[in-house]
Amino acid sequence: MAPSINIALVDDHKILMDGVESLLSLQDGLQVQLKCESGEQLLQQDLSAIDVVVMDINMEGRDGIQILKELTASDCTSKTILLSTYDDLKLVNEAFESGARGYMTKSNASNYLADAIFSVHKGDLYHSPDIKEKILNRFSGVETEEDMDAKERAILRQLTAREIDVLKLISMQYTSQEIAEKLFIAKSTVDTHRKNLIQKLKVKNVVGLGLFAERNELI
Amino acid sequence: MAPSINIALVDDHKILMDGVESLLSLQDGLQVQLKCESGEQLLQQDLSAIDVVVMDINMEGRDGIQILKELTASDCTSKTILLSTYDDLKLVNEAFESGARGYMTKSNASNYLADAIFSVHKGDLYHSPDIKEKILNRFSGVETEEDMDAKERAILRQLTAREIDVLKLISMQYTSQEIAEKLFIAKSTVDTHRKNLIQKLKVKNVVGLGLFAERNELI
DNA sequence: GGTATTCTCCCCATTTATAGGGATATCCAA
DNA sequence: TTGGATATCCCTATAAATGGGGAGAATACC
Repeated sequence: MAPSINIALVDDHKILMDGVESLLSLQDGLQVQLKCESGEQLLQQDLSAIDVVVMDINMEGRDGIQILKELTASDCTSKTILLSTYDDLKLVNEAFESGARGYMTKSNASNYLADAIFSVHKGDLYHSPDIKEKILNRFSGVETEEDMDAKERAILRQLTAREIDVLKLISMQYTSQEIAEKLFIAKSTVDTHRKNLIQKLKVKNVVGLGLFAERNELI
Repeated sequence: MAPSINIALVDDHKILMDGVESLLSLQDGLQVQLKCESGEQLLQQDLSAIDVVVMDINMEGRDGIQILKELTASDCTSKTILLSTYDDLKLVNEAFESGARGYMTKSNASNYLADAIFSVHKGDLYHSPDIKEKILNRFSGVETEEDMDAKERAILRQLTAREIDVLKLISMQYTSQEIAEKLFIAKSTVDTHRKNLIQKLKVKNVVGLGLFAERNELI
């Protein structure tokens, strides 16, 4: 009989960690050896006997990805599966670039975590089913949110300093007249900037300008 | 020997629900009778045999507080404990006003959920330890960002369904005329809703409405 | 039955925003 | 020095939004 796979769990929500432990205990060949309520705690442990680390991404303090990077930088040989609430491909990408061997959404974890652990222990990379589906869909012509963000950042760089001034103030819910007074220019100038902004950012109206500013952290 | 306390679990993250079930099964006198992956599902069930409902607040679709309100409005006699990631006192307050008998943070749930269930079943109100501590410290702090967000969420719940419809469409950069056509109502009605939204959300104009919708993930 | 809420629609008046067009001055780089 | 980009300002005209007010119908609650 093959020896058990030794597992470490890392999550700042103890309830979830205990739940995962209960689930894994039902599975032959899996053995939870270590539970940590923070990434810092994990880094202080001797992981030489740990085969697979299952870690939540979203944690207080340093998050799972930061911890994983440090783990990867060290000589640790454990394989890491990251758990996340989000099926965000950008996050998935970042996870694997940071050295993850598996990425699992919480909504899939209950049914597939054991599979994932066996997979990464064999040396495979593992994506949970909903992530796999999302990756497949990305090539079916639908523009994803992440691409949008990149596009938005590109457009943002094309704006002039003055346009960004006006954009910020519009997004702070000021009228053209008020913005004119704040910037010591004519209302007509503000109108022109707004007009050009709407064109450049390909939005329909000031609401779109506000959303753009919010998403790009201008306000 | 006293009969078991019958429990219903409600959470859209199955993994967490399974974890809670595993934990509770270790405890004598507790019996998980029902598991629902949404509040809507819970409302469709016959709860006459259920003593205690343990429900996550943060769920897709209608959240735990909305569901609880409907439950309270019905003739259901089950006691409800709300589970939340946040130790937000405003949220706690809202939970109890909505008819909750217990409020439990996820970070405390692992150690105290069974206690909480026994407490509320006896007829007591239950606050998890970290909440109790925060209530004691409530006079020592400034307003945090989380409180702000909670404020917005509270306002959001005060909006009517129709107002949210209009808010979404405004935030998607449609004009009143376009919204009227989409909703098969008069432009003047849309104007009225917009007017009320600006007042309720305490913003200056449509830009503010868009920002609110974006921050609260309505779009 | 009375009260309150919500949704619906309308009136009015005023302010703002949108969408074209064009114009001038500056500054920088090809 | 010529052209391009930027910032400034103006004109006309229409569409949309804002801020008051009121009011009827349906619904639910007490």
